[in-house]
Amino acid sequence: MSTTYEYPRPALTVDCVVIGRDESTLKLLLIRRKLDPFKGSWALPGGFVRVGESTDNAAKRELKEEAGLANVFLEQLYTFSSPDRDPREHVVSVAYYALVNLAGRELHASTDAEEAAWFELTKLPKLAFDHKDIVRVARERVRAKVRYEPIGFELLPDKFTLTSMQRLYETVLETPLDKRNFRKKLAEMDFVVATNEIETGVTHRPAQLYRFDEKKYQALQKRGFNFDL
Amino acid sequence: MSTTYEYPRPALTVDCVVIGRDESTLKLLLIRRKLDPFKGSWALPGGFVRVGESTDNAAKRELKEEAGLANVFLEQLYTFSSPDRDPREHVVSVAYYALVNLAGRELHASTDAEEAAWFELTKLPKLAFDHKDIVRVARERVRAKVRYEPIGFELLPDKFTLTSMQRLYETVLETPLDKRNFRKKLAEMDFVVATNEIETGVTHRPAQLYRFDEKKYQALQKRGFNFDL
DNA sequence: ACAAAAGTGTTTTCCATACACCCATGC
DNA sequence: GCATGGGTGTATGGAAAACACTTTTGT
Repeated sequence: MSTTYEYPRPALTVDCVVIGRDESTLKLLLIRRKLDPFKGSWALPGGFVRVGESTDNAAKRELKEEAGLANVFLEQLYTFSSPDRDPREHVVSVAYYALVNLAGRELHASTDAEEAAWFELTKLPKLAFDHKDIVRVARERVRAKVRYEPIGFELLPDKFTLTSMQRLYETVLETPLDKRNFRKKLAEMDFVVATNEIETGVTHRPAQLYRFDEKKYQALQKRGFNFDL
Repeated sequence: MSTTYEYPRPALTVDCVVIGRDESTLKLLLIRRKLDPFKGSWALPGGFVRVGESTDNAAKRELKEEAGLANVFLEQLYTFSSPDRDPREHVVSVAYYALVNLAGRELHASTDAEEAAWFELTKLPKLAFDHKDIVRVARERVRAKVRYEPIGFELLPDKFTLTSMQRLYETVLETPLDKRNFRKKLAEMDFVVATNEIETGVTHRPAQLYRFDEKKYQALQKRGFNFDL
């Protein structure tokens, strides 16, 4: 099987920057390459875009195939197109970033038995291709976006304590936040609602658990409300 | 001449949303298509990405070829990849947006003699492909970005009056602004500097001309300053 | 009783907003 | 002298920031 075109075309791939939160550290999902180029190196999950498939769907498919991940927050990041980013030939890659809550989530065995692992975002190994650049852009994007869109909740479990949320924001923004001011702002956001449950398994006073009410948020959103933290 | 690949590939194009300012209206550069599909329709300037060429360079090349534009602000917008966005086959397009100051700039004849014209952004004709969507995304991007990055200056001449700048912001943001507050903020921005020239050819008191000092801006930028209007 | 984190209000500072009149120029 | 836009300052309100102690629970 092969296909012929009148003019040569760059190859088209997707690459996914999958960011997970575990306790108060952020992690990145990497796949060890089993083929050249960069055989044995760690790389972002991704692969070729098929004809007839949107890049969004290609990214979803690759996440499912390579990491067993589905139904995660996934958004287009940027398209990387330098002709020498792949030593074989000109490969244009549409990069995506995904946010997942790691707590309690097992890293599924990849269907094609590739080796996958989570690395601390601050301690990454050398990466294949220009994946280091892609990760940098993703981190910048998340850092900027977490302040004006409620994407932080994607990294938290359904029910979370306000302190864990604060830790997350401190990690992403790389700055300490004031507890009372942080909670004051959240208290004004009617879509962050207290459940009637409390934290368990801690050796001190257990905290109230909260959840993000997506529907209430959407409703406010339509009335012109803007998330801001 | 033709090229054969083991697997089929989507075609890859770039499309450019070129926004220009003329007086206090925003305009969009469109090209009339002389080939099917959508022969005779208005469409964004753009074309196929060549192997060995980054999409940035492809966008620059198309702007030069189709509209005689060079050295304009150009930034990647988003990648559109729906398999049915082009009726012929699966064509993935990396969209860019450009900002240009129209005053005094002649629309150069396109090298391949295509028909090009500027349309008011608020009165666009029917567009080919999904170009209407691309334009919408570009407008949203510009509207958001103009507030926290100094891209507004790209639409202004080198020397401009504060009133013309205010009109521009009012047009982009689609909201009236207070003259004194607007000027107060600009006065605090040391990179917006008064020249020793004044407006000419007006029938009333001529306004002071200002310019954007890119170098001063870059310097402040590095010291953690953030543009905000 | 003590260790550990949860939870809670007030004061101060600063920035955003609202607002109206005199000035310089061309005709 | 009049029409036209150019240019200027102050007062108010509200949000952001700074800040420390009491409460609850487990051991």
